[in-house]
Amino acid sequence: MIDVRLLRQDPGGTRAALMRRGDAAVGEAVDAVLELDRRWRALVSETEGLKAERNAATEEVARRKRAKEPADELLASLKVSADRVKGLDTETKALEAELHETLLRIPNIPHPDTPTGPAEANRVLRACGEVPAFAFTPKPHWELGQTLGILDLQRGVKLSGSGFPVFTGAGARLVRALANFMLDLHTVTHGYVEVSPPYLVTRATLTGTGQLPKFEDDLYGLPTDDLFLIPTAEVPVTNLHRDELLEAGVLPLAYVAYTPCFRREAGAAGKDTRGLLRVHQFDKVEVVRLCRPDESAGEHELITAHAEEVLKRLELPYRVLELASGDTGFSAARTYDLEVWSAGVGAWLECSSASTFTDFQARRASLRFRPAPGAKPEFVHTLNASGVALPRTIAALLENNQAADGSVRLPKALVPYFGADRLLPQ
RNA sequence: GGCGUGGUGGCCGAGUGGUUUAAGGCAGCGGUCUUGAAAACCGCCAAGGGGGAAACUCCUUCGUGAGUUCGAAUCUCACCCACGCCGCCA
Repeated sequence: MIDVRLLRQDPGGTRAALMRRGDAAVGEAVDAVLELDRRWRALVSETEGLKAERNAATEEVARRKRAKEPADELLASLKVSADRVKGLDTETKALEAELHETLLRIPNIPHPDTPTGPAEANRVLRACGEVPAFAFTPKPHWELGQTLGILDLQRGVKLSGSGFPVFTGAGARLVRALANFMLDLHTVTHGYVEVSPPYLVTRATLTGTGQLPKFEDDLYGLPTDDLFLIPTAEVPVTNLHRDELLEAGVLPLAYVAYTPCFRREAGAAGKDTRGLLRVHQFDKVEVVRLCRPDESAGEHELITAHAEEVLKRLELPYRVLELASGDTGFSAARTYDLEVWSAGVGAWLECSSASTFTDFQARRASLRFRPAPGAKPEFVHTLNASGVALPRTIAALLENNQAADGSVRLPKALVPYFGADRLLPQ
């Protein structure tokens, strides 16, 4: 949630910054907020003046009662003003609710350094690793997965529909090996605290990180209990300290969680969704950091480096993109995407997104800290990065490391976790 | 699912209609004392919001929402959550 006061102080500049996202509806929402805020403040002033009068008169009644003096004529006039206060209060609350609801649908302000424009304006910051060359035509992972006997897409369809892959045998073991490898890297080497959170969360939790109220259609929901399956561990983990006031000394907080993620991904199937490219359920290791506002720029580089380290150790060629204003997610101010090269599909696949949310999520979730003993509480800054998502990483591992005989070499870092250095056709 | 108990500031905890402008304690901050520290003692110390250049001032908040009342932490109703016991269960 953006700060209403910022909108008040600099409506033109804030509006212009938000318009860089290229969404005309945002401008309308901003205008609506400005108008609602103006009306709300006028109403609050009026109501509060009346309340101050009422409270003073109420105190006078109490004084007279104690002194056993008559207060009947005062009580009669109070009855009238009490009704007016009640009416104004109802009006104020309705306006406040509308203002809040509108504000919740306004995205974060893009960082000034993000390129302006749609996804085409994304900027490649750097590339790392060698794109492999093949003496034969490399196969896509859905073919390799089948010949290796580790990926069963058809039976997944039988169980749950398309987009629910089944990993079997060495495939299931590979999933487990990758998860353990990443968790060990982030906990032991990078110093994150491991969290195993709930996979079902409330509306309040999803509102805290920004998925609700605007993106309910992207989520799997359980209407009976009004709970939702998490689309990412970011949601439960960022909300761990919701409605808390943290001591400055505990920051930065660093958490890592391995969870399944559930996304409806409404839209037609096609070549972008084949195999493991876009699925409704997938596993992901996620790193989350909460820090002081003055640390967040450095923390963003750090969390990105932590995600990159996973790909380096897996010996996967990747590149880092800075997302343009129009491609940056609703809650994020600035995002770096990590894209891994996948030789079989011949494309860069997004396998991590490292974002800083400034105080946008902290404001929604009331994540605060006290900068110094006795000082006013401030909002923390939140950040997260996938470290990393499994399916596309598996696709890249299979496709980049395939041999002509259909076998697949595994990177050294994974061998102790997997227990072998090759996957062999069945 | 049934019955019961409870939800109060950063934390603990008192408080059954009007000096509660929420007692007291812990933590924190400042001071006295001390070579320094500790202890002891004294003082300060909730959050959110409106108005104001500022000093300041006003409003709201005791799980959430509605109600009774001139006035609600306190009374009424609904809901949520936690804990305990019973039932069911990996």
